[in-house]
Amino acid sequence: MNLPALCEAFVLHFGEMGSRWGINRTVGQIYAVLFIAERPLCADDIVERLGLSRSNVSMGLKELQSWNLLRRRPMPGDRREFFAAPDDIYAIVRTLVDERKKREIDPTLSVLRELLMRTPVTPEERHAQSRLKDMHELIELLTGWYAEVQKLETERLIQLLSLGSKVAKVLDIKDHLFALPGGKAKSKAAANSPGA
Amino acid sequence: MNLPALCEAFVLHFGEMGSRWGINRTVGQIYAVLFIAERPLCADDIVERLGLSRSNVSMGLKELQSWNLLRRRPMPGDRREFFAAPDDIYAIVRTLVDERKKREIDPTLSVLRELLMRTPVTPEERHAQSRLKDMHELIELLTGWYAEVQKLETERLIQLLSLGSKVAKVLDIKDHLFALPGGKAKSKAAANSPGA
DNA sequence: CCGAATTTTCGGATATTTCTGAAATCAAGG
DNA sequence: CCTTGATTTCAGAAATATCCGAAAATTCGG
Repeated sequence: MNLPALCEAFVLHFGEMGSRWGINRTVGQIYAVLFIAERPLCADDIVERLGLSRSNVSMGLKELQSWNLLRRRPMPGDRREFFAAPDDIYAIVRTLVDERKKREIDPTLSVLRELLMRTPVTPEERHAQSRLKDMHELIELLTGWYAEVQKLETERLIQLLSLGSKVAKVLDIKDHLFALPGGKAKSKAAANSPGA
Repeated sequence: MNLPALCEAFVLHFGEMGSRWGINRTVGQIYAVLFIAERPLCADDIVERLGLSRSNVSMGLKELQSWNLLRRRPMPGDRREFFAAPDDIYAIVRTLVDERKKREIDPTLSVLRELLMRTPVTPEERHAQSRLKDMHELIELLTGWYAEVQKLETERLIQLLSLGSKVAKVLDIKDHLFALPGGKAKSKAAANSPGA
């Protein structure tokens, strides 16, 4: 691996991590190299740095492109294709989450919905369906939240994340400020939470 | 596969999904079966339902236990070990996230920290370090947020998730209510160094 | 302690994934 | 069009991961 020690260590770790996610080691390494590179790289640059076969790099780049994780950066006077990782790391994470959602969560949701439509025959199936319903509701809740949060600009998002659970406190304040008449009936949901 | 059609469809899909995460297909299927089962199951029950070898199931269960995803449910008068997935699906997700964090994020953080301590020699290394710093900060932000949110009870969490980005609106209100003098200067500083 | 029931370990068979080099395809300049 | 350089495809080799059955270890009731 033809890289300074610092870079090599990062690339190796990142490849290893990648292999624990659906991404394979090589693709992870390729992305790591692009992520820390000072300038856009072409396939040959990557071959040189990682010592992989040319075709393997080509496959890896194709895979990364299919995840929308690369920016094409044509270099004037050079016919080869150059790529770079987006500068904005938040953009990278957003893309990553979007793609995983599209590939894994969405198909799961549609399977769950389909299974929930079926009429259970045995008690066993009835019980299975009720579990599936729980799962479906949870996923809907999470994806709904994510869709909302995805809309925020990065600045706002950081602000929100920094707050952490303190947001819950803000909610308390809001609850008090806008306490509604008939609050008792309304606060049925809150009945279980001692925080009320 | 010795299961009602509904269950089989779910188990197959779940196994497939599992294989896209670090979990292997079989382990995914085993968990799916346990997740929708009406009662705790022993290894033989699983062998019967999935048609796997006894030893493979044993491995799978061991793996799932190492993820803290199973509850042991001893059956009086039966020497075999019975397992069930937790009833509370929120608990399952929390455990899953915790474990992935422990296995993937935490080691990454410590690698990043180590690399950021080193003194860069070349400009190339200097640039790599600045990228690594960005990544480190982002991960810290996310894990910090998660640690906070993890503390909330499920009720509260649901409430918060349901709000989605509307929370940002609540923040606006808060900002207006407690508008600080010199707010402009302050918000600039906050953007660069959240820890200040 | 012994022995039956159960679980785990482990070597190697099987299946899957990854990787390569050669050949095919593509694209731009002459 | 043809040449040259770049990229992609593809079939099989190499490397990994998964899975099984047999044997070893463990556990618990006598």
